[in-house]
Amino acid sequence: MTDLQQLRYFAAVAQFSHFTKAAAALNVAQPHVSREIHRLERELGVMLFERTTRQVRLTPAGAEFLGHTHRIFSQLEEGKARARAVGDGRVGALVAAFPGSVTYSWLPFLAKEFRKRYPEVDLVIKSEVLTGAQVDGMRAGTIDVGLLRPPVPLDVVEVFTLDNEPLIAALPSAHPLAVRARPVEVAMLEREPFIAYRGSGANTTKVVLKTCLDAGFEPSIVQSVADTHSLVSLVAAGMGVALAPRSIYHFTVPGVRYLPLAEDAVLLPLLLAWRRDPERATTRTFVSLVRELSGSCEWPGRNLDLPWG
Amino acid sequence: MTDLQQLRYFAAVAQFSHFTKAAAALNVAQPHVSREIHRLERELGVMLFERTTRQVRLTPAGAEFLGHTHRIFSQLEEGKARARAVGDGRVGALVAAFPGSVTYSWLPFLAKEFRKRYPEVDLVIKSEVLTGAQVDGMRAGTIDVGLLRPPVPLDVVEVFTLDNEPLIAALPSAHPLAVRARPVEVAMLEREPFIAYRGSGANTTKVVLKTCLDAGFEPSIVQSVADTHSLVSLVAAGMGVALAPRSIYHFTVPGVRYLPLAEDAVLLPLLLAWRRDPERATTRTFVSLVRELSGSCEWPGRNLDLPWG
DNA sequence: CCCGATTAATACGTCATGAGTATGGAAAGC
DNA sequence: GCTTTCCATACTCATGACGTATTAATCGGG
Repeated sequence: MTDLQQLRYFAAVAQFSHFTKAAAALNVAQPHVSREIHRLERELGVMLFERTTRQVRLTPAGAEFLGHTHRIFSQLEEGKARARAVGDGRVGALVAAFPGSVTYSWLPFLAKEFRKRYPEVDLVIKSEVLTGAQVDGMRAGTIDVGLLRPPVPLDVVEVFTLDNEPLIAALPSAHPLAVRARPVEVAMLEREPFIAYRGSGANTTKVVLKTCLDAGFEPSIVQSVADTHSLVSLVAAGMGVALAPRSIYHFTVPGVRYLPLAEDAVLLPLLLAWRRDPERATTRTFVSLVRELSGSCEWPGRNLDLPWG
Repeated sequence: MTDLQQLRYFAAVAQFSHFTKAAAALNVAQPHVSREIHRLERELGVMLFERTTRQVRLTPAGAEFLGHTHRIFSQLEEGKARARAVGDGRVGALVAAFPGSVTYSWLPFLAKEFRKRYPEVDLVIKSEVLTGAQVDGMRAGTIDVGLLRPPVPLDVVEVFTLDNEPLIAALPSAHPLAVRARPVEVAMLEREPFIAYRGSGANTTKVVLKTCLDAGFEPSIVQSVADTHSLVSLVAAGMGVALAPRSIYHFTVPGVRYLPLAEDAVLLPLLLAWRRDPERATTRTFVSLVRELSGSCEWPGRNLDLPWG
């Protein structure tokens, strides 16, 4: 059975046209090279070299075979290199999910940085995915990594905290509180109709409810939505008000005004989560890039202060 | 060091997604397969399979590497096949030389038959090559096989007799002997100006001279030529007459008439000759095809009788 | 023309490693 | 909880990869 060693010997003898020199280059004794070349020739049923004691030359069949030999080695080298690259996540595919609230902040920031550093990873972005759908996706293996709001089942995913965001109020521009342009006390929203997220694992809504209850009322939710674009546009349409994480400040839509809350409200964590079990190499790559970037000055968590401070 | 055996094991395990089945298919014990895969993984520094006791699955890195593995094997198989093909002369290159006289008979016949049978051999034809130049070419290695007129040095080439041709006379159409349209007695050409080949190893000319001397005169050669086209066109121009092997009958040129000789003249052998020492595989192919064709009814040596019998 | 130099091939011995058997251990199914 | 399945580990052995010594063949130089 042919093995690569024989091909290495063959390539070396072909290169030097000299058994002794080839043997030296291969760090083996000359007779061994002779024997292996003979073995290869017997296997092929063809002479690969014309040899006299004075000179060695490839036969036409040998020349033909040499080309294939080189291609074999380059395939092997390339295969090793690419397998290693895939193995440590420089090359491959990654499915990342994001909640709607970060569509104009964390999503473009992370996508851009990741692409810059790992251009050979095929990054697939799923946007407007609530925590529940993300956990399901990770369990099913269709999502590798995602940004989401706690709580999450820690047996399925592992997490890293990116930020802790206060809630802000989104009001129709014409609303008296918006015109006032001062921080909003939650209690002032008691009579307002609310727009809120709904869906399995819409964890933001739970925090909104808690905030209102802390302020002494239960909000009346006039409309539920599954994505942030809808939430904001309904507010713009004057249908109601909303409380949402600070990130949505970047949804600049005419007819909507964002205001901070007057009280130190509950902080809503934004987590990076990734699938535990069949952990993809690109996942590790992504996570460690995020860890590294968390020291950067571009980090969205530090640059999202509302303009009035 | 990676060897092909490991890659075979890897491909088999990947194919079956099962170590035990792969081992059975490879006719080796299962633990050996485990060890070799481990060895390969250590060499690459990457896990190739995700394995539990219940299922084995390629990792992304393994999938990447598998593609390269398959390409390696197909390169190897193709290389073996092509080396064998080159080795026994089904594929390759062949330089064949022909004397001018056979340009319209043996040359197209052999070229066509050879191409039909061995389309993958790149046949290079050199035409109008006199014996001397052929022998030089074979000595230098620039010609592999050729048709020529004896004598040849048998230490350099090996030969096979294709045909023994009588000489015929080529006369200007207006010449009295041509008008007569009867076989020509050589002695009748005594006063004629002759056109003849010249050059190292223009062996035909030696036979022409001998024929004339046998008829009792030494021909006066008014013009020497190096190729048959010139010979015939000079005769057509009325510059003289020529004696040449029967094959030239196929040079149909206006103004030239061919006539057989009345006497049983010296027969001029046409030999297939081929280089002895660094014998190319395609040479053997060509020679054995010619040997085989020599039994065929298309064989030019049998179908070149002049029309008057 | 013979001698020494060069280089591939052959003969033979040794040890590393390729491959077998026996066993362990983890996960899944009844 | 027991059995089954299947990959990993431990240990052993024989094959063959490789080394050393030598031969055979060819070429150049005196």
